[in-house]
Amino acid sequence: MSSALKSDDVRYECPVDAVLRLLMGPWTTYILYVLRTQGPRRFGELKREVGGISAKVLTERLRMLEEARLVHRDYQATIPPQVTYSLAPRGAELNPMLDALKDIALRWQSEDAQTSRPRQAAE
Amino acid sequence: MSSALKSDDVRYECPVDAVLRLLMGPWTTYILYVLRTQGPRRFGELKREVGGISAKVLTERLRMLEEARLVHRDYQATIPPQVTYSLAPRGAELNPMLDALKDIALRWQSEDAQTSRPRQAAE
DNA sequence: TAAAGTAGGTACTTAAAAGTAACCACGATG
DNA sequence: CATCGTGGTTACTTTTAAGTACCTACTTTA
Repeated sequence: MSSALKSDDVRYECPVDAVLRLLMGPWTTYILYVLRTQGPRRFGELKREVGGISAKVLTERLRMLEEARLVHRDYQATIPPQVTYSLAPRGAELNPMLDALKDIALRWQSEDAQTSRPRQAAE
Repeated sequence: MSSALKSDDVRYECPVDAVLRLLMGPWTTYILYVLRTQGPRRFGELKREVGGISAKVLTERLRMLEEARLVHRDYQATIPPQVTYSLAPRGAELNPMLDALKDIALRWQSEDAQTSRPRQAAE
């Protein structure tokens, strides 16, 4: 955030902001989307399916989501190691909210396509 | 986002991400919250009630929200000028979603307070 | 006459986030 | 013997966002 943000900053008292902060990053919702729709995935699979994300950022996001208990990390110390990520119960709790958000987003998108882009159909 | 992001980037096809991008910033949800609970507010009032935000960032956020049609800007060219911001219909559409999100956030917060902070009650 | 309030805009600086590239151990494969 | 794939980590660089400070033009107030 900012240098002016202390730990007692008033904004940290807002739990809504705290949850939005988790979903914020460029790739976060895509990771959750893949786990939601494709089921549990290994690190490499996830990286390939999210497409374009670097290992560093994927690791960061997964650690963050794991700490927030939205995803579960299963580490098997085989050789080569096998690490599987899956949606934790808390991650599933977000489903209704994300579905509602998706409905709104789709509706707005189609509304905007009609009003702000008359170049396609007109003429 | 990143230098690798072109205009045809796959992520821009995700409408959920587009909406989350609106709510993301450090202050955005607070601005919407004030407008939601306190009703229409003038620029100066908003700045005072959001507490700590700079005029620059508040302007940025309001322009962004206005462009997304979440808030409505009413400009009266009096002297001094009187600019009033209010929640647009689209802003109100987010209410159920934000309420659901708030429920989840509050629940998680109280759950976390019990498990990860036994220093308060224990001993 | 000088300050304060109105609603911002502009320039500059700083801090955080993201990206890139190289590297690790280990075993199997070619 | 060198490379690939596993699941990352580390160091370095670049980009972006946010913050700070100062400015406008006009009126009212002290």
